[in-house]
Amino acid sequence: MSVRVRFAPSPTGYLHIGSARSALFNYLYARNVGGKFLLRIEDTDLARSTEESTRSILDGLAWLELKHDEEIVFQSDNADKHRAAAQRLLAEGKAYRDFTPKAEPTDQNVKEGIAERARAAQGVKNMRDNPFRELLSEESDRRAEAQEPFAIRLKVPLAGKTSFDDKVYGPQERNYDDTEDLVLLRSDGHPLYNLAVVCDDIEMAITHVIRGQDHLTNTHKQVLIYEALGVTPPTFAHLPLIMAPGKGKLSKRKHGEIVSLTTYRDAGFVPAAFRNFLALLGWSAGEEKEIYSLEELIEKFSFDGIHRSNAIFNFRENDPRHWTDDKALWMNAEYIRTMPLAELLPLVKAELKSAKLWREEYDQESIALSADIPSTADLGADGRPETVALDNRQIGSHGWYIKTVDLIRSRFFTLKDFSLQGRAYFCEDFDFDPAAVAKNLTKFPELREWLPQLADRFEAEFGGTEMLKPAREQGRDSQPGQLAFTEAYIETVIKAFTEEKGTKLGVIMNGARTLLTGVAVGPSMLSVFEVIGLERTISRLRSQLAWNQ
RNA sequence: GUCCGGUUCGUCUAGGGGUUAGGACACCGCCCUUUCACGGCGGCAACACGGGUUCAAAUCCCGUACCGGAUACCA
Repeated sequence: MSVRVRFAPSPTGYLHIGSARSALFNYLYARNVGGKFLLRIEDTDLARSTEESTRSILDGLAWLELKHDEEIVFQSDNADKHRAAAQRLLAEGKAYRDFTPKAEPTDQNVKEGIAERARAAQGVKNMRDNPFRELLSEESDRRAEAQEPFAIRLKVPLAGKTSFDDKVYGPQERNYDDTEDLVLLRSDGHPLYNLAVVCDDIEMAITHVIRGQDHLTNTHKQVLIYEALGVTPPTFAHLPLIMAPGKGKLSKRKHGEIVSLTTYRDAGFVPAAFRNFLALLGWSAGEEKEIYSLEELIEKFSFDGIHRSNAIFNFRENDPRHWTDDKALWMNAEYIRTMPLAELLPLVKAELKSAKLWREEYDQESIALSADIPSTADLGADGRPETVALDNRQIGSHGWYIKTVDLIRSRFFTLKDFSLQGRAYFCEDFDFDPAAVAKNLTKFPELREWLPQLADRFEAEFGGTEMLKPAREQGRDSQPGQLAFTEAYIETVIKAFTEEKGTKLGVIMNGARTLLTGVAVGPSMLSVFEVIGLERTISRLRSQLAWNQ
């Protein structure tokens, strides 16, 4: 029988990163064994389910590139089937009507109420003493006919135990005594979770149920329902939970947006990077390796590699530098600087577009790229690209935009950096970091004279008719008697200039860096000059903006 | 309370009778360097505790502690 797994979220909010990981593991397993990965939206909680939430779940899965097979199943569409199943169990004497009036919900903390009630009931009551359990069927029918409200409960056998062999946690057993006669159908006719799940999993012919460990005890109840229904239960595999620092529950209420998958999309994460990170939270291939492509994850995935202990999603509140798990951040940076340029470019494009920094002409450059620069994608034995950046020779035939992205990506952590830290490369309207101005400019007042002089020098050495053209259209070859604005020549000119002024190279370079890019950090200054281009270099060196702020 | 599960550096983890207990992130130092990263080298840092079994226990067994999950006419 071919494997069929499902991801079954309830649409009551954003997609939690823990759920996203469940989806990922289901997906990896399905692909690993050539099975199907199905999606079911468990929208039976009418009050809490929203369409918006369903949308966000779908968006999240799409972002992680976890494509599901077959049509999405909406659990609410199957309510009639769930009711029929309950009726059938009732007719077969495997369930009974419970006419006990529904308890008024205590509006306080639900969890606490449950624990409290369980504690109180301890010893005074066993799980099987419901007075309606053995009610004569004639009597039961009569009261039902008289419109008396009732819930349908499963009649859990008196002696014995449920057992199943969890693929992660091993053999599991639970005495029937420890399981109450669970409600299948509410008195308003609404089917409850455990019944709905079992019916749908049967209907969808699910072979492997892979879900969070918080369902471990539900599984015993579900096994009971399978048995009552006369269906062999699927294989179960429960996943360790993802906890907050301190081992508390990772919840939106307490931790906010950090638990939502969309946060990572919006914060400039590369989908493949976050997916890679999630895969390694609670699972390991048993080797000393961190970076896995989706294909590798699929190939290496197995239940044996899944941990039994919960994993902490580590982050420090109120610390922008460590706002989310350090390893996720590191991994994202790793992907940004090493992934094939052809795959990075569309992500950068989306970022620049949303920051209104995108120009259509960049597209012209990107089109031919995919076939043209595979060299960065060559993976070494450890799965990392062997060449980190393109060298000048490789990039020479490509245009300004690609060269710039490749140049600046090496020190970025998120895609956002392309429009934030990288803003000065793409437009004239950028800010000056006061700390950078203080460190690199105002500390050396002479620069206020020198940098405009450097601009003059550039103009004299590199200028001429070419000045009228945008820098990025200049050819690399120099006109007769005129130097091209390229690293080697720029270096010569700057070194001579520095010597004349009797100062250190760093003073000029860093001053120019701040004037040209607004910040104190960035790539080699020679390549920055080249990429910014002669025209913009000259005008920015002459600008008094930074000095006057 | 009861049932179930878990416990290796701060975090993610490898290892499952004999290891100087390995790697990654984070942190610190040095090198590289016009800056910041990257990279290279090095450092800090862990088998929850107590018994047992064994020539030998982080590893197997039993307890304890702590943590987590479940215990709904929620999902």
